[in-house]
Amino acid sequence: MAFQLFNTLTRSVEKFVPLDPLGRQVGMYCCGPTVHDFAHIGNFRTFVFTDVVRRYLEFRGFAVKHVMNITDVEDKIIKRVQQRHTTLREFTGKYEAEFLADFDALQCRHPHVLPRATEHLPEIVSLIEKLVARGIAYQAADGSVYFSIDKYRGCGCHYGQLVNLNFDAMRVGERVASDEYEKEAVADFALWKKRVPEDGDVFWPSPWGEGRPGWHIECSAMSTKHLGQSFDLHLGGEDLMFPHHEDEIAQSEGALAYPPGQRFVKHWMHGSHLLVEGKKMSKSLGIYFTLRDLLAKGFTGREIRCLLLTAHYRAQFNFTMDGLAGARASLARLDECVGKLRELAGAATVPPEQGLLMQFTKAMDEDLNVSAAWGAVFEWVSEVNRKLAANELTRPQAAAALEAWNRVDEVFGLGSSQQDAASAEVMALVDERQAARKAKDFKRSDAVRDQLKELGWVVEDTAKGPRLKRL
RNA sequence: GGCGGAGUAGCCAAGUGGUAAGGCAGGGCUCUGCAAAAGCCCCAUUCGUCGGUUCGAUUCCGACCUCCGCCUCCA
Repeated sequence: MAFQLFNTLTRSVEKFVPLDPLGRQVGMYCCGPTVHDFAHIGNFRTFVFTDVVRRYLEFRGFAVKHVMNITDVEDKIIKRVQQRHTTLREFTGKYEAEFLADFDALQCRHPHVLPRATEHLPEIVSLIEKLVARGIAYQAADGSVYFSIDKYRGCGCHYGQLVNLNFDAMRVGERVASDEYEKEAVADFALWKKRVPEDGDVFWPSPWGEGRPGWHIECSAMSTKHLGQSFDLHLGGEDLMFPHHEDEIAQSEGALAYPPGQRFVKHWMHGSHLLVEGKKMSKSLGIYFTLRDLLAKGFTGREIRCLLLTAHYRAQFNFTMDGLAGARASLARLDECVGKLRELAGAATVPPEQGLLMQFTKAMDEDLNVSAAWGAVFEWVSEVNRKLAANELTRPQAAAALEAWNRVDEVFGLGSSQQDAASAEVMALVDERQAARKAKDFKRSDAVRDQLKELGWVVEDTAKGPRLKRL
C-alpha cells in the first residue's frame, strides 16, 4: 500500500515520496492567518485540513517539520492600526493570540515554527535583492519594486505551474484599477511597496527606500529560511493557488539557483472552500461564523472539528447547524463505545488490534479519504458494540480495540469529551434515586431523574448500577 | 469571456464497468419499573437530464441543465 496525495502541480493523485533520501524527514509549509480580525469557520476548515495532513504523515511514521506563517503586516492591518490609533505589534498580537486560542479549541497541533513576516525583513530584502540582481525585479517610477513576469519567463522559467493562465482572456482590473500602478505589465506584482503617508509608522528601510514587503514574498522568504530552498509540501486554501502560490513559485525559483530537476516545492495541496447553510460565506450578509460564535451557541471545538472532518478536503463542504447537531450525535455514539471499552480494558497495555487500523490506513492512504475512514470507524463501533452486548470481549481484547482507536484518534485528534466530575449534590441525588428505586417508589425516582436532568446530568441504569453522563 | 470543480436517499457523505459504504434523522422489535445506552430489523430497483458505447453504466464518451470556485493581496 502506498500513501498517495493529490498534487496541484500535476492535477493528479501521486505517491507521496519525501525529498529526504532516507524517506523520513518531511518539510511542510502552510499559509497561515492574516491577523487582522477573528478567523472564521472557513479559515478553520483549511487549518483543520492541514492539521490532518500533518497528523497523518506522523501516523505514517514521517518526522514532520511543520511551519506556518503569521502575516502580520498587510493593507487591512495597517488600515485598522490607523483607525484604532494603536501600534502594529499590539494590534496583530491580539489577533494572533485569538487565532491560537481558536486553534487550540479545534485541537490542532501547533506548528513547530510560527514565523512572523515582520521578523523576517532581512530575509525578504535579501530575496528581493537576488531578484533585482538577476534582472527579474525592477523598481518602478512609483518607487515600489515589482516582479516582472516577462523577464522571469525570459529566463526559461515557467509561470503558470498551478493554474492554466491566459492573460489575454483575463478580466484585468476587475478588482484593482490597473492605472493605480506603475508596473510594466498588469500581471506583475509588488515585492516591495514604497512607504506612503497612510502607512503611519509601519515601514522598514531597504535598498529601495522605506516601505514594506508585498504579500507573496514573505512566504517565499520564510518557507525557504525554515525548510530549505526545496521542501516537500506546501498547503493552503484553494483561493491561494493564484496568484499567491504561483507568485511564491516565481519568486523562489526566480531568485534561487535550483539544480536541474529540482524545484521550490515538490507537492502542493489546496483545500476547498466552505459554504455556510448552503450559501457562500459573506461578511456583509452575515453568512459566516467565527469560532466564538459557534462556541457561544454551545457547540464545542471537538464537535466543530468533527464536522469539518466529515468531508474530503478537495470537496466543497456545506457547513450547517444541522450538520453540527449530527456531528454531536455521532460523537456521542463513538464516545459511548470508547467509554465502555475503557471501563473494560482497565490499565492493560497491549498492541493495537489490526483490523480497524488496516481499514483506516487503506482509506487515508488514498488522498486522505476521511469519509471512507469514518465508514471503517463506525463499522468497527458496531462490531465492538455487538461484542460488548454479547459479553464476548475479554479484557485484553478490549484493551487492543481501545489502543487501535487511540491510534486512529492520533490522526482525527478528537480526544475525549470533557466530563467534569459530578458535585456532591448530584451524587446525593443519585443515591436518593437509588433508594427510591429500591423501595419501588418510581414516581419519586423519576422526579429525581428530572431534577438531575435540570442540573445537566443524565443517569443511566446499568447492570453495574447507575451511570452518570453529562447532558 | 478564460480556466477549474461538483451534482448519489429527508440531511451529510463514500464508492465501483456487474448491479449502491458509513453517519445523522425516521419506523418496528428486544432489553428496562419506565427510560437511557446497546442489539436486531426496516429505510435509494436507484446515483442532475437526454443520448451513445457495452452482454451490462451511477461508474466510460457526447450534449444539455444546475450549482460553486479562481481570474491580482479572500482559507
